[in-house]
Amino acid sequence: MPELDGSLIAGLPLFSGMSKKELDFLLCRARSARYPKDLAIFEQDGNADAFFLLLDGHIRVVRLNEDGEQVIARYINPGELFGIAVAMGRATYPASAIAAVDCVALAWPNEAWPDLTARVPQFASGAYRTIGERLQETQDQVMQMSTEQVEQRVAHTLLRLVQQSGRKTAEGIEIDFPITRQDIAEMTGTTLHTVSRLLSAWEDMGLVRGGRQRVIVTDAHNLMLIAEHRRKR
Amino acid sequence: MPELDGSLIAGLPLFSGMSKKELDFLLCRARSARYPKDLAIFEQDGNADAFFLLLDGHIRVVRLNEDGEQVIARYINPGELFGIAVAMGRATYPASAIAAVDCVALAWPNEAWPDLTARVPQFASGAYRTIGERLQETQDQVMQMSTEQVEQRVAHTLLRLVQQSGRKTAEGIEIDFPITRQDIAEMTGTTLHTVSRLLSAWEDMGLVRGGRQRVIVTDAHNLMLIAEHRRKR
DNA sequence: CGCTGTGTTGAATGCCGTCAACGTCGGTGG
DNA sequence: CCACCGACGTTGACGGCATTCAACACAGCG
Repeated sequence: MPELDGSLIAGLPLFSGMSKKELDFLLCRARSARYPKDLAIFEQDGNADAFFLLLDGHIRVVRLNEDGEQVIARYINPGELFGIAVAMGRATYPASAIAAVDCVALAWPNEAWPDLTARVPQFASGAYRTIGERLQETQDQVMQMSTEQVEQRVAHTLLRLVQQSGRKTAEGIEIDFPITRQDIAEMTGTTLHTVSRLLSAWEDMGLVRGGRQRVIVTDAHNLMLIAEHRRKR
Repeated sequence: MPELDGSLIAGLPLFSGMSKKELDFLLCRARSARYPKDLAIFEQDGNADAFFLLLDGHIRVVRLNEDGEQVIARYINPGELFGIAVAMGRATYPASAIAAVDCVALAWPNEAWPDLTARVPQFASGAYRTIGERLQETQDQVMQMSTEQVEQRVAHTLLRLVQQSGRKTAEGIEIDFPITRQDIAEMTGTTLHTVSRLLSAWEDMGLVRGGRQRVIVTDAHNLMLIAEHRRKR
């Protein structure tokens, strides 16, 4: 009998179709941990010695260049794997993972990877599929940065955030974690000034509502028009 | 005895440390094919039914968006895998692969993947490592597009191309396949006009030499200064 | 109550995309 | 052989979008 209960993860897509036995096998090799807001769960270029499954919270994946400039590669949502360097045969993490809010995650030591994948091959294929999706998303991002204006990129990014991490409120869909203008700028390759201007304009148009480290999309439909339409107005 | 000889691939990093038996097992499941210049070996969103190893030539991996704009995700060099959608659990190819010159490649049907990875696990890990490297490279590209000016991006791209696909000549290192200004623009997220202007300027400075669909880097050191230095001159 | 992190807004600069015109190369067919 | 044509490349002029610089406002916190 593992310390962690199978119901923790049984509902997640990654684990669909697994037997109780397999779930227990996975869980009894994992440890659960709580990570307070702003903690670096692991650091870029640090020795990769574990991989993780986010149970609750939101995690910011950040890449830093040699000049100290940083970009946000993605946000991790509950139910997603992260830090799976071992699946790519990497010895170090390619980015840092920062808790955007208080988080709970399962952690497996890398040494468990061969056993886990041998005993539960669906777990391995889930991990590889995750990596494939991230590669695709990252390539989509390159294409967006090549072909779209800043305005469209920011709009697309907001729509993706509310779609992946949105929470319904009375006024619209709110991004479920604190996010600054600077953060959005680092996701879209622009400056916080430009993001602030765009959000202010959209607020005047009634598409979004802002607040300190808060963004609520109140009119996703019209925001999508801005995101798609090449020339607006 | 397979039709294809083990010496074809024995020297490649992907296959280092494999026994003759394992190499033969891999080879006897593959078919070798020749792809003439400009042929699409597979198409974006097409049904992924095979994966490939490039033996000779150069392949352009191209992503197209709904507006018909395209970006070049990467070039594949001899010895590299491509089209390995099956390793990411994908049913379709995320991009098109175009022969930049006449090419020779091995092709395995996707159905062979389970057998191959079961019998030669090092082959699977090589594929997963390849995917990991491409994810990292793509994320590096996002960071470059976020933090660097066009001039630096083009310089970095040229340096990477000559490093990965360069051929020594009397005048410098030449990119070993035909590449247009438009191609370079599609790799860097700019226009052929800007690329042309930059190459002309660099030619005046003695850093590169150009020709129709040809680029020779004659002074990699000073080109690197342009690539690295934030503000040049 | 000051300090730090966050957000807003105006003004000016400049990079680079867009538009336009022309030049050049190489292959093809008469 | 040579004229033609399309693909590729070059260069100038112009303008707009977004960054940069600057100043200020506001919130939360010790």
